Amino acid sequence: MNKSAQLTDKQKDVFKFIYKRIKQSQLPPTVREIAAQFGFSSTGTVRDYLHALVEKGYIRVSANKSRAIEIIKENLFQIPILGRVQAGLPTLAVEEIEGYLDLDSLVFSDSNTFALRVRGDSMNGAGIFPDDLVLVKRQAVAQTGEIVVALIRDEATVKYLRKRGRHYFLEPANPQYEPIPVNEDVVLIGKVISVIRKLN
Amino acid sequence: MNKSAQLTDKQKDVFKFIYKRIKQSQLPPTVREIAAQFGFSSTGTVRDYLHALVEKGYIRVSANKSRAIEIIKENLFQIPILGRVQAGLPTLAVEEIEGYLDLDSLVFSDSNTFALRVRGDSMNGAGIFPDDLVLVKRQAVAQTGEIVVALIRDEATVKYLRKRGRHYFLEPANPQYEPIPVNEDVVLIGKVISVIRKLN
DNA sequence: AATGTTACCACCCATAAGTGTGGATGTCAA
DNA sequence: TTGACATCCACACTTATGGGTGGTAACATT
Repeated sequence: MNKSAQLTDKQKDVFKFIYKRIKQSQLPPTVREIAAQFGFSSTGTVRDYLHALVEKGYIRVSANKSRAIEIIKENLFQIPILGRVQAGLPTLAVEEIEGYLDLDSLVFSDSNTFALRVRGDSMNGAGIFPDDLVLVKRQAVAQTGEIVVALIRDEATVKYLRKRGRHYFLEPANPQYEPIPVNEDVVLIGKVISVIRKLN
Repeated sequence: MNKSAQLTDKQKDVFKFIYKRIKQSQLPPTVREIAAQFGFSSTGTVRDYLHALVEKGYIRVSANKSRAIEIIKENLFQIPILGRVQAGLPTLAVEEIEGYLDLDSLVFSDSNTFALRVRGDSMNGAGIFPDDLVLVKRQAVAQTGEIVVALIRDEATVKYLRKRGRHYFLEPANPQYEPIPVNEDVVLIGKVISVIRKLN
């Protein structure tokens, strides 16, 4: 297991294909499917590639099992988070990489997560704008201070959950709107775990 | 495809097993693995189950392909975007699904995309807060009105690119800060294509 | 000059795995 | 009581699939 082993461009292509297949279709490719993808006429070629990927610690394969390819290194397709950007682009200064944006945790979260398109500007103050997407984790309870999604008579709203005295309120982050008391008309759906805005 | 078809208890067990295997190990089981799991001595039994699950719309199988069992309904790479949320949770009303949040382009984006941790509150007005992550597509030119990342003497800032008269400015979205004229000290790095905020 | 790595090939083989045939038994509703 | 359906079986067949052997060629490193 060569730790510092880097992949060649072609090996990276093969790995990318396998990675994508596993993540997207949940069905790892067979050696022949890989061969077809890249135009290899021999399965032996693919075996060589798989062997290289195993050696370099990117995948694991089980002997004599069809499609038994596991991804070991996940980092490759994560997006580096830069804490600071320096001159000397376009190469990233590795030292500046603060971590990796793990989109897997967003994309491959369980089925209790969904995205909701935001309507209205009642949460402007929290940086949640109309047409933003909020990722919602479905749960029946939430803590005060969290941003939650609640149903008010079949209407979904995104608000802060706050407590005043003994009563709970759904509070907007825009002073133009009024807090809404939590009563039997209000059904908590879940809490907002992420905000995503796509521009352009 | 019988839509209202409900699963029997045993069929549910088989489905659960397949579901778990796909979710957990990323490797769908073979018919013989399913047989082994439930103690069936014939692969034909498994075929009957798979057939039932297909008929009832729970899975999809490809002919003559090993392990080619797909779970229907859930696209793991996409998160459903709900335009409206209705009562009757926890099942999602399919009719309300507005589309799918496609993070594929992010996960497999080329190396010219990176994430930048935002510092300071100069873009509060645009819903970009401190500690937010902005996804940046590296490019040397941008259009006015776009949110860009620029280097000002080795310091990275996120600002609007605006034009006033014949001059370009980097404009904050917070009136407490002053616009910065674009001159030779300013290097455009790229434009912001997405804003991501993780809560909790 | 020797060695190692990468990047391919053809060909073959054993077995893993999906599918087909033809049953058997039991349940439940028409 | 007929028929549809669910739940099993044995056994055979076909195809899919991983792996082996033994090459060739280019290229960089030692």
